[in-house]
Amino acid sequence: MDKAMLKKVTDFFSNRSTETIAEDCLGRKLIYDGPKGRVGGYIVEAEAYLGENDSAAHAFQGRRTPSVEPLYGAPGSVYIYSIHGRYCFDIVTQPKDVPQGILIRGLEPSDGIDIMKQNRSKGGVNLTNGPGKLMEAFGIHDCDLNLQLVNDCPFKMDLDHKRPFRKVIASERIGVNQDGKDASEPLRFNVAGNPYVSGILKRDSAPDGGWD
DNA sequence: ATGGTGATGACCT
DNA sequence: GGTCATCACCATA
Repeated sequence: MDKAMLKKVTDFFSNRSTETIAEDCLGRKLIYDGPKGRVGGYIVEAEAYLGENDSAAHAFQGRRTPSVEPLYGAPGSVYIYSIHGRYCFDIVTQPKDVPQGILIRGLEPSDGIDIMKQNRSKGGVNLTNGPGKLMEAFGIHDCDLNLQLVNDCPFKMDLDHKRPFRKVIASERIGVNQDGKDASEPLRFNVAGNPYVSGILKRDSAPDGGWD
């Protein structure tokens, strides 16, 4: 990766709050260049995890085990972890050794839709409307890309363009420990009315997906 | 032992 | 067809 791109990635994933970064990812294209070809889509849902002081974060109270180690890496690093036998995709935010990040939870497919259908043996919104689903659609079943930098590995994110949409909704994060002090913080962001937002009800999704 | 979940089948409209 | 409850998934600790 050339110097200019490294600066662009570093600037995008640090220099501002993780909440702001999570919200700024909405409407941007995320690509994965896998063995079967290029797959990807527009990010419609993302959550912020705020590190040592966030009771819902993997790095809460400075937890630092081998599996969480990628969170302590450079801004823009890939952090893949498994939960309930599924894989989830995070991008590290903030400077090295500040273990914050964002979880990508929903994508509207745009590239390699046939490949994703094949990987998922499903179609429609079920292709990518959840963190584990979108990783399966990408065909990823391991953590091999951990610690690599976005835009310098098979994961690419378009930092120059953003698809315009009408409205952001902020709400509680999904599935986090309800006993924690931060369980109810509004750190989940999604494109209002987009059908690929996880758990959205049909009656709440807009025909145009909430795009302008 | 325990999760930042997903598929399925029952029930409702 | 849509919504909800239930259960199984498997890596990590």
